[in-house]
Amino acid sequence: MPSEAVDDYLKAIYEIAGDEGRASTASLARKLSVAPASVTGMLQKLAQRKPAPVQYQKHRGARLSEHGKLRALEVIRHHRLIELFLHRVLGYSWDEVHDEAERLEHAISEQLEDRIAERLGNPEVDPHGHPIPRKDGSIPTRRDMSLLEAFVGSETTVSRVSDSNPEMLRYLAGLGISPGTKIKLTGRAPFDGPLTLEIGNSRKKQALGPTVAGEIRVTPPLNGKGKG
Amino acid sequence: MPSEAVDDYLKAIYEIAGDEGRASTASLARKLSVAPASVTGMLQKLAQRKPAPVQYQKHRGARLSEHGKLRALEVIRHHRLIELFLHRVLGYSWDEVHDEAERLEHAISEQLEDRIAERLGNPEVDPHGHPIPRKDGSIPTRRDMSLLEAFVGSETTVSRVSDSNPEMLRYLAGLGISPGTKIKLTGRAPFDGPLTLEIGNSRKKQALGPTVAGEIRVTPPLNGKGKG
DNA sequence: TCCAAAGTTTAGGTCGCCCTAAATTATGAT
DNA sequence: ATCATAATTTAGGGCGACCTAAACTTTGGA
Ligand SMILES: [Mn+2]
Ligand SMILES: [Mn+2]
Ligand SMILES: [Mn+2]
Ligand SMILES: [Mn+2]
Repeated sequence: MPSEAVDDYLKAIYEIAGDEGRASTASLARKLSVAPASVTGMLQKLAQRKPAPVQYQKHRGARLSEHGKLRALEVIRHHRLIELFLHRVLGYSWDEVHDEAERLEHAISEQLEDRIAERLGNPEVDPHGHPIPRKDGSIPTRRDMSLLEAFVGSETTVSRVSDSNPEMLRYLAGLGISPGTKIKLTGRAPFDGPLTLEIGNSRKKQALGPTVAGEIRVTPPLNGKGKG
Repeated sequence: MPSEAVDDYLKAIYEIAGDEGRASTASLARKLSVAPASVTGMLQKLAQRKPAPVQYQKHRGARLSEHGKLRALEVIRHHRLIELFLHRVLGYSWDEVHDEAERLEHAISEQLEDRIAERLGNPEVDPHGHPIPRKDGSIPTRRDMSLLEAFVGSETTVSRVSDSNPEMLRYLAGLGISPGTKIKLTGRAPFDGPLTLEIGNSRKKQALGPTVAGEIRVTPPLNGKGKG
């Protein structure tokens, strides 16, 4: 079984590059708060394991092998199940779940993973709307787009938000924005200006900066269906 | 914050010697599956920390300091809360909870500890009847005795059972014995022979070997109160 | 084509936690 | 008082995961 450090490397590669792309040494060093030389060393070691979780080419970064990809998804599944469990069962707010899950993801057994999933009804998304990988490594997909790219006038539903910044999560919670919330995009100022929104059933206009809007993903209403 | 290894040493000392006695090098080596020389080395290092969690004297083993005692109790509190949580909320059987708790006890935050305790209604005992230390380090006490020492003819209630052997736990579960179960001791064969019991409301006699009986603790009926 | 930036290599080191083997010393029960 | 046992010391080592500094190589864009 991979160590916590190895799991963190695999997860980082997945988060940076997905299951196809390559993660550069520098990007991994940044994400893991580790020196570049340490990353090079670790990637070389991992690439020589049998089975190797990563493919590594000098100066070209690392790519997950099938093995590595499955392991990364396993850890991410743990993480997101735990986040949802903390939220639903233990009353954690969505800005508190990440740090706790970051440690627990390495400590739970397959059995506990299964019981948590069962207890939650085999959920497909975590509290931030991120998809929870299935046991077989497949991922529930949702076609969505950045709120930044939505058409002015469209009525959308929030599908997910970035969970990397607790402060932003609290801000969004304050605005009443979370997965499932309806948002009508009523205006967009030029030159990367703020968006104007109607949130939920409220008619009140709310301005939202582009930095925040870029971290919100939404699904448009069903194909061509008008309001009624 | 102490490492997992240090916490395991403190817990082991507590389990061997309580908060007063000393744990010998050999006993720690056995319990932790580690070489005696490693134990000596670790105890010396711990005794020099500030604040030192253990007092150490050559050839005389280790004793927990106040600091060390509180830390040991903290970890044990985690362990037992987690055991009960797994049992009550996630449907673990009582022979499955220990191994899972053994890892998780090191990974949960104070916040999670609190939420678990809250969710369980601030319980005083774990699934095996072991007392759960309180946050301040005090321990719910229950006057109980080994089933081996109970009087023949007395009607007792199981207060706790040893949780160190999953197979024994499954055996006891099969007999219908768990904390809270009523047991009437109807006979005791000489020369460390088996006890004869009536378990719960059943009138059926059940023989129980002394090894198992020694791992069961019971509370006698309330002072002098007869059956009715 | 050239060069800065990114990445790598090497050499050396740290820290925590563990190991062995062999020599030595202290303890406590007889 | 003796002596087996328990404990300690010393010297050496290993592993995983990190670090720095400095030299080097590769890459890719201007
Ligand atoms: Mn992690
Ligand atoms: Mn999340
Ligand atoms: Mn442990
Ligand atoms: Mn227990």
